[in-house]
Formats: sequence, C-alpha cells, structure tokens
Amino acid sequence: MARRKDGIETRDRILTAACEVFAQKGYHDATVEEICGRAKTNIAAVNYHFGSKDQLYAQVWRRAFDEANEAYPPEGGLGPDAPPEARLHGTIHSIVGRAVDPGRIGHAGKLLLREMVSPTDVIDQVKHEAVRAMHERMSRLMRELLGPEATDQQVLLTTLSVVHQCMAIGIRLFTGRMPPFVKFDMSTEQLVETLTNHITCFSLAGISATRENIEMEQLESSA
Amino acid sequence: MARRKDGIETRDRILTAACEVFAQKGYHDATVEEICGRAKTNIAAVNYHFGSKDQLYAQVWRRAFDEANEAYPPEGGLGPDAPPEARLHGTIHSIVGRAVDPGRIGHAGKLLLREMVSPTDVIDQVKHEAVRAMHERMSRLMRELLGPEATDQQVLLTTLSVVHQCMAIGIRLFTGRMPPFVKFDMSTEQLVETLTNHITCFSLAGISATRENIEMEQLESSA
Amino acid sequence: MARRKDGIETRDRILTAACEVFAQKGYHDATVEEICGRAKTNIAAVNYHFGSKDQLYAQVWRRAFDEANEAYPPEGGLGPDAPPEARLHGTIHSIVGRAVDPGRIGHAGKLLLREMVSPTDVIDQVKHEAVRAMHERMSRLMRELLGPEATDQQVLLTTLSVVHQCMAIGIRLFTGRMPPFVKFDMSTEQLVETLTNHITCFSLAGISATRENIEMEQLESSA
Amino acid sequence: MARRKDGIETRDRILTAACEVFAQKGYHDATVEEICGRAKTNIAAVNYHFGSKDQLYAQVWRRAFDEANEAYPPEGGLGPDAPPEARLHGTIHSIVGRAVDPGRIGHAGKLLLREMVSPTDVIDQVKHEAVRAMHERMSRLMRELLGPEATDQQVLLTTLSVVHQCMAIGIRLFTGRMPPFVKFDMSTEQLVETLTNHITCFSLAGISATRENIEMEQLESSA
DNA sequence: AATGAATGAGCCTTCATTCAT
DNA sequence: GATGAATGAAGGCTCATTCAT
Repeated sequence: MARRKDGIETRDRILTAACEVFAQKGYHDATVEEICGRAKTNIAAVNYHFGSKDQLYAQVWRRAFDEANEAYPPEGGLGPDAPPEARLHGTIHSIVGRAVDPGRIGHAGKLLLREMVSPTDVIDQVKHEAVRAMHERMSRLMRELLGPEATDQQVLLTTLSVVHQCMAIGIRLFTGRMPPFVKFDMSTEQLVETLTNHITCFSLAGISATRENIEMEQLESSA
Repeated sequence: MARRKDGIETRDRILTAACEVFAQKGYHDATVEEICGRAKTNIAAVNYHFGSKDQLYAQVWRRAFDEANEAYPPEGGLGPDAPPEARLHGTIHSIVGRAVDPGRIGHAGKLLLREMVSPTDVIDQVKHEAVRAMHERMSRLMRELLGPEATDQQVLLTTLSVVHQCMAIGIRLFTGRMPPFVKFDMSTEQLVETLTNHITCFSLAGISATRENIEMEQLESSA
Repeated sequence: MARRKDGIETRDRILTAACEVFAQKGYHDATVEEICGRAKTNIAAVNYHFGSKDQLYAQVWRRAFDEANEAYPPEGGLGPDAPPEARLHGTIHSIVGRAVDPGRIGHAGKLLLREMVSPTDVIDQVKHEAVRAMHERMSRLMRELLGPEATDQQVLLTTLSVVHQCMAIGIRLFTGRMPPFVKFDMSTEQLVETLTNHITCFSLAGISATRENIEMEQLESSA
Repeated sequence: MARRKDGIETRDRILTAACEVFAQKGYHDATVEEICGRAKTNIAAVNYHFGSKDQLYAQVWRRAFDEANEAYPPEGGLGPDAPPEARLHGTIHSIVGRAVDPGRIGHAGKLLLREMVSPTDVIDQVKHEAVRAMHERMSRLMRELLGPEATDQQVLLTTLSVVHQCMAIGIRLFTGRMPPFVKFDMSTEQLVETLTNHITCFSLAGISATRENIEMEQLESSA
C-alpha cells in the first residue's frame, strides 16, 4: 500500500526517519540504509529527494528547529516586557523540553548537543543561524539579570552554565543511557517540569551570587 | 630512530596516539589508519597489540582515567574531613581540569562527554566503573551540602547540575568549536582557574537555594 | 511556454538535445538527465518516446546523418561525371564540414569519430549502413584516382589516409581541446575552407605519389 | 598460488590489467571491478596500491608512454643530424607502432587517441607533458621539411595531417572494429611496415606539395 | 499523451581486520 | 615480534528504467 503516492509523503517519511536516526546515532553512524529502511523506501530515495546525505541532514536540522520553536518557543513565549526571572524560567523550560521530549520535538536538543561535541561542518550555515539566535537572546537576558556592570566574559560563563545544565541533563535523563543506578519514574511532562524547576531555582541563585561578586569587584576597583 | 626498540614502546605510542584521536574525533570517526599514522607504525599493529579497535578503545579509557586521577585527583586531593565547600571546589577543579587540559590529561573529560552523548556499548565494563566511582563520591558530597532531608532525586539533580556545567563548558571552550563570536584569551591554567571559580560560586549558591527549598518543603509537609 | 504542444514537439526537442549531448560527451558519458534537462522535459520522456537510451542513440545517428547529407552532400553534390579531383575536393569539404560545423550539422562527424574510437555495439545496423555507403563511394573515387592497377589494400590505405585526416583534424580543431598552445582564429566557414584546401592539396599529392609507386611496382613485377 | 607475494607483483598485475582495460574501454567505461578481475585480486587493491581510480589511470599513462618510448623511440631513434626525410619515416614508424602493437606497447596510442576525442581532466599534468613533447618535436621536423617561409598555421596543419593519419588508421586497423568488409591478413610487424611505408610516401608528397604552395604564395605576395 | 515519483543495479571508496612472512 | 600486503563488508552515490497517475 501507499506506493507512488504524491511524493510529498515519501519525502516526509524519510525526513521523519532521518530525524530519529540522526538524533540517535549522530551524522556519521547514521546510515542512509537505516533511514530508508525505517521510511520504508529505497536507498536511492534519499538522493532523489534531497540530493545527498549531507543535504538531508541540513533539512533535518531545519525541520527539527522549526518544530521545536513551535512546541517550545524561546523564553517560553513571553514577551520582552515580562520580568527577567519569568523569562529565564521560560527559557529553561524551552531548552529542557527540546531535549527531553520523546517525540519528534526532542530531536532538536540532541542534534544540537551532538554538533557541539562533534561538529560536522556539513551544516555550518543552518547551525550558525540557529545557535547565534539562541545565544544572543540568552546573552541579553543574562545581562539583564547580572546587571550593567557584568563583563562579556561573565555573561558568557553564566549563559553556558545555564544552557549546558539544561541540555546535558535533559538528554542524559532521556536517552536512558544514564548509568543503571539512576532512574526517574514519571511522565515526560512531569520530568520536564521537575527539571525546569530545579534548574531555574539553582540557576537563579547562581546568577544572584555571580551578580554580587560583580558588584563587589566593582566596589573594590573603585575604592 | 631507534628501530623497533622493545615492543612496549610501539604499544605505548599507539596508546598515546589513540587517546588523542579518540578524544578528538570520537570512537567511530577515529580511524585505525590515523592512529597508526600518528604512532608511526603499521596499521596491523593495533590488532597485533590490542586485538581490535574496540579493545584499544577500552585501554585508552583505562589509561586516560588513570592519568587524569593522578593529575587531577577527585575532590582536589582533599581528605574526607575537609569542609564540603572546599571539596566541592576541589571536585569542580578536577572535572574542569580533566576537560580543559590541552595535553594527554584533557582526554579523559572529552572521552567521557562523548560517551554520554553517544554511548558505544564497546566499553560498558570500563566505563561503568569509572562513572560509578565518580558518581558515588559526588552524591555523597552533595548530600552533605544539601542536608539530611534531601531526597535521592534532589541529590541526583544537583549532582548533574554541577557535573554537566563543568564538562560541557570546559570542553566547548577547549575544542575551539564555540561559535566564532565567542573567544577566551588566556592560558590554560588561567582558564581552568576562571572556570572553576565561576562554577563553584554559581553552584554553591544553587545548592544553597536548593537546600532552602528542601527545608521549606519539609516545613510545609510537617505542618 | 506553449504547454505540451503536440507531442511531436517534445520528441523533437529531445532528439535535438540528444544530438548535442551525444556528440559532445559520447554515448556513455551522456546522461538521460542532461538530455532531458536541455530538452526541458521529464526524465521519463526518453523512454516514453524512444523506448530506451539505446534506441534514442540510434535515432540520433539517423537524424544526424540525414541532416549532414543534406547540408554537406557526399562529394560536394557533384555528379559522377565531374572530374575526380573535383569530387575529391567535394568529398573532403563534405567530411570536414560535418566535423567542424558548430550547429547541429557538426554532430555527424563527431558521432562517427567517437564510434570509430570506441564502438558501442548499440547501433550496429544504423552505423553499418552509414559507414558502408561512405566507404564505397570513397573507394570508387580512390580507384579512379589511383588507376586500375591499384590493389584493394592500396585503395583502402589511401581512403583511410584521406578520411582520417579530415575527421580527426576537424574535430580536434573544433572541440577546443587542442593543447593550449594551438589556436585558430577564424570563422567556421573560413576554417572549413582552410582545412579543405590544405587536406585536398596534401592528399592529391599523396595520391599521385602512391599512384606512381603502384606503377613502378607494376613495371618491376612485369620485368 | 601467489597470494601475499611481495606486493610489487600485485601492483604490477593491476597496472597491466588497467592498461588493457583503459585502452580498450576508455576511462569511464573501464570499471575497477574488471581491472581487478583480470589482475586476479580484490577490488580494494586498486585503492590500496594507487589511492583511486584516477591515480591508477595516471600511472597507466605514465607507464604506457615510458614503455612506448622505449619500444618505439620518437623519430625512430635517429639523431637530429639525420636527414629530415628519414626522421619523418622514423616518426611515422614510431606513432604507427605505438598504435598497432598488440602487446602492452599498443596501449599508448589508444590512450592518446581516446584522450583527444574525449578528454578526462583526470591527468592534465601527465598528458600535457607527453603531448607537448611530441608536438614540439614534430613541429620542428615539419618546419625543416616545409622550409623557412612556412607559417605557424601551415606547420600545424601539416603536423596534424601526419599525426592523425598514423593514429587513426593504426588504431582502427588494429582494434578489429573496422567494418567487416575491411580485412588485413598479415603479421603485426608487416602491418606496421606496410602502414609506415604508405603513410610516409603519402605524406612526403603531401608535404612537398604544401611547400610548393607556400613558395608560390611567397612569390605572389612579393610580386 | 505525458510526467513526477520511485527503484535496483552497479560503481568507487573506506576501513577494520586477517594473512603470510 | 612486527609488518607490508591483501581482503570483504559496507557505505554513499549515479543513472537508466519503470510505475502509477
């Protein structure tokens, strides 16, 4: 059944399968054969619809982030006028959600973390855009929370503290590759909630402490 | 020079080269050819000395962690009687150092993060031991810092917050694959110091906040 | 523009495009995709209209030679009563023209040379006819020029001398793949003229010399 | 038998097989599989010994021309002081020999003609050297024969007349792909001799006629 | 009548491993 | 003990062809 449909369908099945496989195994370990196997189509279909494995990967990225942006909008969908603490909560919720979500949405976080650990050079353009947007938004937020005296370096370190907590924790909890002595028993939604609350609480305190440090340095140097 | 010395030498050169390559490219992207190329020996040497790529990888893990334990002992080499805050600082210093160190030492952290993101199933045994030891030590420390009322889950989340901050930040800063708009200009030692101080300050505050939360929950539930 | 006119149009566009591509790249290097691309139609059209790449190639041959025969009639259109020297000039002009002509006409010579160098087995029938006709006409002409005593072998050799001079020179000058140090700067018409005159002059002398040889052999053997 | 020999042997068998196959089918139609089949070795051997199909092809060229130069030295091995007529005969003998020789030697001519008709861009360097050397030697010789008044263009045309006669005739007679009504019954040596004599006689006369033309033009323009 | 979609066979290449010395 | 040579399995890609509409 479902042969020679309208062409969009097969293309879509491939894209879906590719999202899963790339997220699960990374660019190199993912094989066109497995992707097409899951999409129930021929190996040549990848080249027919996307031109190459590389270009398929780029499309996967685009789609993963588009979907993630819809399901978990940056800063939780709050406007720029919302209080920064709320926007931090929203941001953390967004990043955690993208990493933990068991469906298609969850691929975005995994793809991103993979590229951070072992970049492929295959998608520089796409990746650069996605990362830069996120980075800029977070930096702005951090600067609000840290106060006007924070240096670029301090802003960066704090940003990294928050982002990497979210991504790494989220993914490890979800991939089920935590060491066997670590288990969570709850629904995905609850998990997202729990992680978001923990990281928000933890990070807000961390940010405050950093801010105090900054202000003390300020006093010292002006004394 | 020094032709085929004593057989241990070759084996050792391979191990050294393999550490670099595996840390840099990950298990699958690393090729036996490149490893032997850097070790200035024949491709067959890997199988001769180690039996297979898998077994070489396992040896690499063992050696990387042995060396890392020596150079950056867990908890900074402090005894169990040292105050927990100091031991936290020591632990963070240790993890960051293992990730950032540019020489052989740095491989341990990178290998570990890689396995977290994309596990290989090749070294379950070795990995399990290394991770379990670290995990247990940190959990104990966290429980001290969080107080006796902390649940296992809370201990785990806090542990993860600290560990992943260290590893992910460290590695990303070191691999030089940060987005181009992010740059640090300092020596490795300074970098380790800066990161350690930031993460320690950030985390101590985060832990305190978590502890307060726990105590408040305690009050509520006993009310 | 002009959507799917009448079906013959598409078939015709394919044929035209195929002539170009086959002449330019040879049977194997020519791809159905490029042909259909130039013909602004679908890949499936080739098989639909011609059955297969092979059969398309055969049609291309037929058409190329029909057109070439019209534009450059054998022996320059002279009747059998014209003096043989004039008919030789006509023949050379015809072969050179077929090879050098930049438009559709030029394909015939290129296709022919290609088949001589790397036969395809795809079009034995078609090719055989085209070649045999040309060969017979030239052999007759050569025999006239060489005299009645010429052996078959001598006739053949002289024929080959003339034919291959025309084809190979013409094509190499036109394909632009001459070594970079060789350049001609003139219009196609002038080029055809120049080549024809050179080859005619060169060949007439060659033929005369061969004839003299033959007559001397004759004398010797009858002595 | 003959497994795991000394490595040179297999490499050599591949090279030999590749010469045949490339000469017979051309670069694109030749498959690594067939080459290795004839060389009685594994497909991977090509990459092991030569790196790629391209590089193998380049080696084939080099070897074919080296061997050809030895077996049929340019200008027949005559020094620059020999009379130009003798050197022309030597040159023709050399080119014909390279084309007709049934053994390994014959590949050089076929490879060359193939590249003239459908260049590959794979071996620009190698090819350029081989062709340029031959071209320069012949041009010099032609200029001697045509006299000092000959223009570059006239020299070129005459060169092409001679070269292409040799190559195209030789190859077509040898490949056995002449139309079925054309047959020569003689040994290779005799064939080379027959062709050489015919082409030399034919060309010397052609050259003389061209020279006379040149001198007449000279007179006219100076009148 | 015509075409977008899909496919399978075949090609070149890579790579961990094994063989023979 | 060590290595150069060799291999088979697998991967990505191309391309003529076929299917279903």
